[in-house]
Amino acid sequence: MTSDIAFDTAAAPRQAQGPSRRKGDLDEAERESRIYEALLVAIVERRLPPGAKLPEIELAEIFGTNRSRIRRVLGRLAQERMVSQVLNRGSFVARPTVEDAREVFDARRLLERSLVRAAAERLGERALQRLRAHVEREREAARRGDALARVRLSGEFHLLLAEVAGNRILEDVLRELVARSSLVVALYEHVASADCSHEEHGTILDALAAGEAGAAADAMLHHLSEIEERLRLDQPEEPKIDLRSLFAGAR
Amino acid sequence: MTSDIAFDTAAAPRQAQGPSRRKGDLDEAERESRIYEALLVAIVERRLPPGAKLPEIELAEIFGTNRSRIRRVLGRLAQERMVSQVLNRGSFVARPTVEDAREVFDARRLLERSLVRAAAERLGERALQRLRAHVEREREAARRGDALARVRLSGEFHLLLAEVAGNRILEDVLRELVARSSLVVALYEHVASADCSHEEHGTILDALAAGEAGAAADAMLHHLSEIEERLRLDQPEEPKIDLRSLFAGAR
DNA sequence: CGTCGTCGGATTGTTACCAATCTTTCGGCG
DNA sequence: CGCCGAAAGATTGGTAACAATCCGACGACG
Repeated sequence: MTSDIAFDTAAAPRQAQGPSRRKGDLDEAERESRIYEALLVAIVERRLPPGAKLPEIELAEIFGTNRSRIRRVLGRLAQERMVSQVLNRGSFVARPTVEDAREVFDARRLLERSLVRAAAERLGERALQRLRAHVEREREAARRGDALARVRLSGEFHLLLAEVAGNRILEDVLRELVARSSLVVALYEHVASADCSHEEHGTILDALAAGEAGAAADAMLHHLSEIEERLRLDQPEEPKIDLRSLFAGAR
Repeated sequence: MTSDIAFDTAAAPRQAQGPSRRKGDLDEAERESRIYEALLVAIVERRLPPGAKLPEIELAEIFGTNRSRIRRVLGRLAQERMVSQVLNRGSFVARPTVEDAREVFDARRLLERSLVRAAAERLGERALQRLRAHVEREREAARRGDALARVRLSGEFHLLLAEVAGNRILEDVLRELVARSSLVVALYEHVASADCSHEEHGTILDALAAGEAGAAADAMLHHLSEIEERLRLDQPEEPKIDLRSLFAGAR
């Protein structure tokens, strides 16, 4: 047996194969993405709260598929830190620690400050209109008290900015961070804070429209810090006595 | 059958279970990580060049395991864009497009500029010494002409800076970007460029040590752009004639 | 009455097998 | 001689059964 791995570079596909699919026959990979998104949306919208168990068989039945596919989807979500997997126990909606929460917001501040500046440079009339329309939809959702839509639109505003910035890699990174933010907010939000700051997006947009990139970046930083400060990240989050290290060397 | 998913939050584990393992019995998850890292290192070090096929059975034999585990590892690498998977054809070491390459470096510039500034704020004596020692090891590798060590150490310098910056999330993001950079360099490097810029890390470090965060950030930007400019990203990369769209409507 | 130990049920993780798809080789034909 | 077509081989993708592990309940004992 040859113990070497094939090096026939020429035989490798140059790129992910093109769209050679017929009209209505959504292929298997597509179906898997649907399941992935359905789960992700359910988590982000808190219909699946942090800590909820995600049994493979039950999910397979719900989505009309088999366990192995569910398993792949859960693995993907686990890699994105949306679910945590425990050996021989299964998958659960993730419960970010306080430290995780801080790092998520730190990361977002660092990332989005620069993304806003990048978006400011590339901002065209088309993009500006999309942003305006989006903020208007946010206002409308707020007016009619649709909390679910507000949360979803609020996240999408940030993603829209990242899209304008024009780097898909960072857009994907931010997508993960926004999703994780939902978990953090779900875990640590003050009950009495549900509806503030719904005009900060408008402030950011105004600064962008005025061509003031620095002001827009500052507004973004302020906005993210506002969200974070509305959380209760100072609680001990559980005594968490480590008996093992406490009795280390005593055996 | 209850179509609802269990909501027993209380039953969920608070965190990934602690290290409750005995001395020498590295568990299954650990073995899987080993395989993952072995593959990743082989790709980064170009022993597995872009486009190389990664047959599941062969890898399973090599690592003394079964196909399903290899399959999981390949899936993880695919999610990180280190390998590309084609339905019914298998997994290949990824071949980033020219556009991918540009976005990788754009993302790194945006990210690392801020990371350097963050590192400057948190820079202690301990971290400074680690950085100095690291750059010294880079110089040594350069002196003895050890190209492999230089490439590895060069990547690790950036990761070390990210570690100093103190955000594990962004550290992980950068780890992926650095790994993808290796693929990009492997694909688009000028043959006659193999050894330049090995003192730019020193420049960055000096600026940091002098407390000049802005200069350090600028040096980082310059450094990354140097690497990118040494690539051939202006080639057509393949005519890529799309016959399908070319003859659309002609059937 | 509380605690520890044991057993049963349920869920996850693994393995082996089969089906589907793609590549390659071989043969025929122009 | 080269090109097209078909069958064989190889590899991947999916399914189902089995093994291992964990949780909860029950009962015994202190």
